[in-house]
Amino acid sequence: MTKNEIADVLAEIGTLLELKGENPFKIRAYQSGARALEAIEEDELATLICEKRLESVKGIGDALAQKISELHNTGRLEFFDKLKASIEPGLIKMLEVPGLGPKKIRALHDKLGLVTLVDLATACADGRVAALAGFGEKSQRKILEGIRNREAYGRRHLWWDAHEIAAPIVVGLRALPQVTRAEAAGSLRRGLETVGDLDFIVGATDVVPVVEWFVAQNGVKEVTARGDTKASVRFEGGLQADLRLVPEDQFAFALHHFTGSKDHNVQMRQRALGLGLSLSEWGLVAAGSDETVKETTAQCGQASGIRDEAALFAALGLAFIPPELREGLGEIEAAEKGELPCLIEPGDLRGAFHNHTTASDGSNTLIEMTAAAEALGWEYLGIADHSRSSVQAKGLSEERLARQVAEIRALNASGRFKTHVFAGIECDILPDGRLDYDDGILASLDYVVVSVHSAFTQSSDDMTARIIRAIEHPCATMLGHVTGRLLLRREGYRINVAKITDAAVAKNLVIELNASPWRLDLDWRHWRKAAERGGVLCAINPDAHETAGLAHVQAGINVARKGWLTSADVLNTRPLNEVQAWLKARS
DNA sequence: GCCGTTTTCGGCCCGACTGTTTTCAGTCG
Repeated sequence: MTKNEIADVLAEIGTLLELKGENPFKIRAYQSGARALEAIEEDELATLICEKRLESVKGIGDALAQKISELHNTGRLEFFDKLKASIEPGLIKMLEVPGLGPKKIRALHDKLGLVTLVDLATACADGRVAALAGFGEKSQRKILEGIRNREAYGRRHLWWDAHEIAAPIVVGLRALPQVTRAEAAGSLRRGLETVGDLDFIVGATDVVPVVEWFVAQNGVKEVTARGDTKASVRFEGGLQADLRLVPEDQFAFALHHFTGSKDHNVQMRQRALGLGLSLSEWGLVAAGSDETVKETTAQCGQASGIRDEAALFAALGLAFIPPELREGLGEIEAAEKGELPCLIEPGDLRGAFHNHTTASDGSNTLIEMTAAAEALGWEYLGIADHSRSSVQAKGLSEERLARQVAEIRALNASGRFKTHVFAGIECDILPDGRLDYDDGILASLDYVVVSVHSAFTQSSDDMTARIIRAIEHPCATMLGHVTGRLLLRREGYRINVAKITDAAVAKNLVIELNASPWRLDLDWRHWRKAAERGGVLCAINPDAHETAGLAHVQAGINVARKGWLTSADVLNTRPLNEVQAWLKARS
């Protein structure tokens, strides 16, 4: 069983134990064990199991190590099978209904004998749920609505889509006269590839006009809560957004708290406790204080002079931790030791390599794409249209490719644009690992991006060998969208990422960070490992199929930052002359 | 079930909100 499959089993065990009413700390142990597993490499897992060192991973103890080993070696776990058999699968689905947690679900099951969502909907319609102790008319109505809207509500959203809704709201909030500060928090601020809902933290002198403005936003379908400190709305498409209004002196604490992640917050609070302090979204107070929390912390916020997150981290003896790193994966330890990386910034990019034009499946011409790159201030733009085997994407024949190369050379010579254009190709890696053109053709290009676009279902060993064969081709310059995943739509093909990155490093080959909002591939969880191995070189490429797509590099920057990458790790932060020299030296 | 500068047991982050209740349990983030 693969690492991610094992992590899924652990997480599911956590859910099942929740429904059983188990000790919440045991449940958390399974959940954090699953996350700890996700953060290690496939190969590393095999080694750890083989050498019986799994327990050295933080969050994995004796019991989890044993279960993980059993799953890894046999693909089965008796404990899990028995647990699963003891719980109606419909009860797990009920957890997706807002307002229903394990306790209420158990009550519904034990007292009304409900086992499926259909049963539950019927019982709501009959009025049986409202008659139950602890439930009422309102709960019943909410449950019924929740079941109906479950699909839209439960869905996550691409970071880019959420960003496009959130960005104008932040701008609008800041423009209100009553607002002193406004930020988007949550997974959006952490730059996570998908976002569950939006959180806006606002410092304001007067809350009513701010709430009024917020609930009147374009696209708001429903106002689900509206109070003095909080308002919630739901947009068309299901995305929920919370507005939280806080006094100015609590802003930093609220922003930090609602930025998360949960794991990061838990660790921060533990750290505070270790220093005799108690941290919450309201402030930082002496631990064990019995006084009214809100008053005390409000005073403390003022007295401590903690006005921003940097001061909050400093109060706990830490360097400022950028939001993207706040995943509870060692950032606090690194901040304590002053070992946080100097992360890449959006302004560091000077161009990108993997973009399409109307020659293959893009919707803008070479001229239009170049003009757009120039408008962004890019020093260079790489064109890498599809190769001949990608028939569905109008892949270029040898003749058409030769014509495009000539066109690009002529454009550069004309001096029409300040932006230099590189002539590349996104060359298919054929099912056996060969490339899609003869060497002579490939050698005539400035660079070659090699990507998999076919035969996705090969075994992990075959796919890994196929990609490594392509990487080792002397003309290959970079590896495109490494796993081929499409977020919320399709899993990536099965590969051994560690083997592939090692092969790339050995060949001085660039690994693409495909910044298309649907891909964000390679995933951030792998980049940190890859960077730690040393020598890996990244290129953040938008894989733009239209001029507007060039802006997607922003999403790629998020992932690079989440992967602890610095600008030195990324080829397209280098100026044109250095990139030209690098490409020349490689050819 | 995990963990350890209170270390092998006894903790484990913390508070708001909602709906149901007359003082609180459950859910959520």
